[in-house]
Amino acid sequence: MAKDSTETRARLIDAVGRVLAQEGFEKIGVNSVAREAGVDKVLIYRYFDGLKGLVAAFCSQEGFWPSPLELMGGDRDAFARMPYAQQLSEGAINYLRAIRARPLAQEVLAWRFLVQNELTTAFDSVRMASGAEVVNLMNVPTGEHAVDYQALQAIVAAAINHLGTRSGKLKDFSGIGLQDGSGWLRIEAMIHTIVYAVLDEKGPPPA
Amino acid sequence: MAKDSTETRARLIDAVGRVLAQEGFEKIGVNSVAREAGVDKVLIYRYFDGLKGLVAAFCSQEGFWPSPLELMGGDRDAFARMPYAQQLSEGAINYLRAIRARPLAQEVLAWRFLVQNELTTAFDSVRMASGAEVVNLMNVPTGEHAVDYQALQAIVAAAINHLGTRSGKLKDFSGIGLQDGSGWLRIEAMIHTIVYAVLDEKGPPPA
DNA sequence: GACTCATGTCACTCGTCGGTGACATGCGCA
DNA sequence: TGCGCATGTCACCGACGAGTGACATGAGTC
Repeated sequence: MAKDSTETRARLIDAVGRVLAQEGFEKIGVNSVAREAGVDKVLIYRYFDGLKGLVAAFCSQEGFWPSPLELMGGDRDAFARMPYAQQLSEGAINYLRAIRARPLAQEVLAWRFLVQNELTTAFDSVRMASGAEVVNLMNVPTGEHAVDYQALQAIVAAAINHLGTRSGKLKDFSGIGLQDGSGWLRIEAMIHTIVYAVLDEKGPPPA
Repeated sequence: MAKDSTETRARLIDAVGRVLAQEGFEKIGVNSVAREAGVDKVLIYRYFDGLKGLVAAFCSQEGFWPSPLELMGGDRDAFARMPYAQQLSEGAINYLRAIRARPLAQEVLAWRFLVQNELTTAFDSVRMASGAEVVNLMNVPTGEHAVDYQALQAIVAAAINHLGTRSGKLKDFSGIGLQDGSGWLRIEAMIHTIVYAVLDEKGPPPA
């Protein structure tokens, strides 16, 4: 035999994605993944030093998480020049769209929010770094203001985390249908409305 | 023996709460609960028709979920007379406080958001009914308005769900410390700000 | 006393889990 | 040709999960 081991590694990584999509995060284990990959489970230990390493490799795949550039809308310089309200509104909406477009990342993220174990901690660093890079480019107004920017960001981010991570399973939330795009457009419009209303600025019309 | 079976039932229900508090929702099983209760697991099947029934009984305990009255702030008539902005703002804040005050309900709710299985569906009806009762009393403005009330409610509720269900484990969110009360006050104030800013009304000063 | 029945204990099956050691195979190299 | 090593297969272990059937005990009833 002695095939190419890189193919076996790829088969295992792909199998993680299939188990994640079909069975969910909680069903991920050395037995189920190896079975799905058609490969002996001992190779998970040999090539990835256990399930933790395999999941980390899976989540490190190109494009698995939204890139900072994607959250900025594709143009880093343009984002850096935006006023704060526009940065927050568009960044939040881009974040929501990015999560909605990634069902597997939704699943992982949802579990990361709920439990913190050796599996979920494997990819925290990647996620954190990505978010921090965007936040660091935000032109948060300085000086004394009446607006609690951190609190505003926290609420917007929390709402998106909840809606985004559940978007794959959620048909309806608070009377808004989320199966087609129209419901999500209403959510996005309201994010825009909230940000500009709280910051008391006249913004560009919603995209 | 032939003791009183109601005591055994109570021991089992209490054991669910202890396992939930100490080990988390995922560790709840017939073996762990029976061991914690100091009782044979076969009694779970005999008295509650399985784990599902036991968990349903646990979640049906008085005060486990916030009551509609609690979400309304304790005075149903006063709530019914409030303008919509005040209803939404105060109702949302009451909801957040109610969840924060119930670590076990947080745990159950968080799992209900993530997975939908025979365990979590057991108590959906109770939860749904409670929320609907409050929503039905809301004086949503009629006629044509520019404000998408459903979307506003959805975002506020989503943010509270995310922050509330994680409040027990979360030390910090978006730079806001959530261990003492001051961070939560900022969150509550921002909920108030958002609601009144979007609805473009002058509200009472934040409590 | 004899019977019924609820209560509770015990032992067991069967499946899955994470993890490990032994072994077969085949490639590259001396 | 023979050696080392990476690759891959197989069988097994102990632990724990849900669920079930058999049996002991004791209280109330006729």
